[in-house]
Amino acid sequence: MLVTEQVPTAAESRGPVCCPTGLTAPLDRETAEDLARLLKAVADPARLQLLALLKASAAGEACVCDLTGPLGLSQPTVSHHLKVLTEAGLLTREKRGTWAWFSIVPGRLDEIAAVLR
Amino acid sequence: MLVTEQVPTAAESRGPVCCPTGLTAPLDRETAEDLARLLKAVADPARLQLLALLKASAAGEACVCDLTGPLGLSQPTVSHHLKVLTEAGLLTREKRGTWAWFSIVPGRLDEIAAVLR
DNA sequence: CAACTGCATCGACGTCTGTCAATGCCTTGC
DNA sequence: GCAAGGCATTGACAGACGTCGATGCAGTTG
Repeated sequence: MLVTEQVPTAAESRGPVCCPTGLTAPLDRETAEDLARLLKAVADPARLQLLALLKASAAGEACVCDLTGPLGLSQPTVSHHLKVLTEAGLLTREKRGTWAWFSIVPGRLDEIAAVLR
Repeated sequence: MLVTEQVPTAAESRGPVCCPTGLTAPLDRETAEDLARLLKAVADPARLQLLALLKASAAGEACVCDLTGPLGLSQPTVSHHLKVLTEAGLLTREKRGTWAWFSIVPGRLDEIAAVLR
């Protein structure tokens, strides 16, 4: 367990002073931004639907033409979301012939979920 | 404007079949938006830092004046982020005298993390 | 009561983001 | 080769978001 500095409550501290402030952020801004970028990739309804569709598909993969319909979004928009998910390491793209097949990277979602612990 | 045009899947369309799957969205748009709203509350560097600070604090709670310093943000901005986290059910606010004390709602983060499974 | 302090709200501003139509690239089939 | 289809990229635009200064409000202190 991580023992940080004792933070005297305002009730304990003398006078009207609230913050004796030895309090230092255990999570620096840069790291926080990296984590936020990762979470932002998932924090979108369309992308959540895409992940659900891929997870529910029999082979664990699907091409763009199968995903535009259920989402009710245009093809460029779906392509955009798939790119975001891929760049976040959540999906892999494999081009077979004319079609681009996307599949979920196993364990990656759990990695992101683990951040929130 | 919402484009509701039906896009025939590769299975239905002419030519070589791409995906025989009768793939239907298991996650409707409305539910997806609810989940996204929840995740968006956490997908921000400042709010992640706030959660980290609160988790690291001895009593598991802190007042606003203890949080503005480490974050390097103005007081109204920190207040705004705390409001977002509170409305997402991640924090509770308790006013004691002049100060507003925020503390983490136990288990709530795990609930959100569980969504990604 | 008056002055002060901690916090929330408001209004404004620049930036990021989701979306679409149009276009271009690449592969397949004739 | 040429036409057609699948997908990515571009450009544009509206809305959402993060941030701050100014202001307002509720307790506390003198």
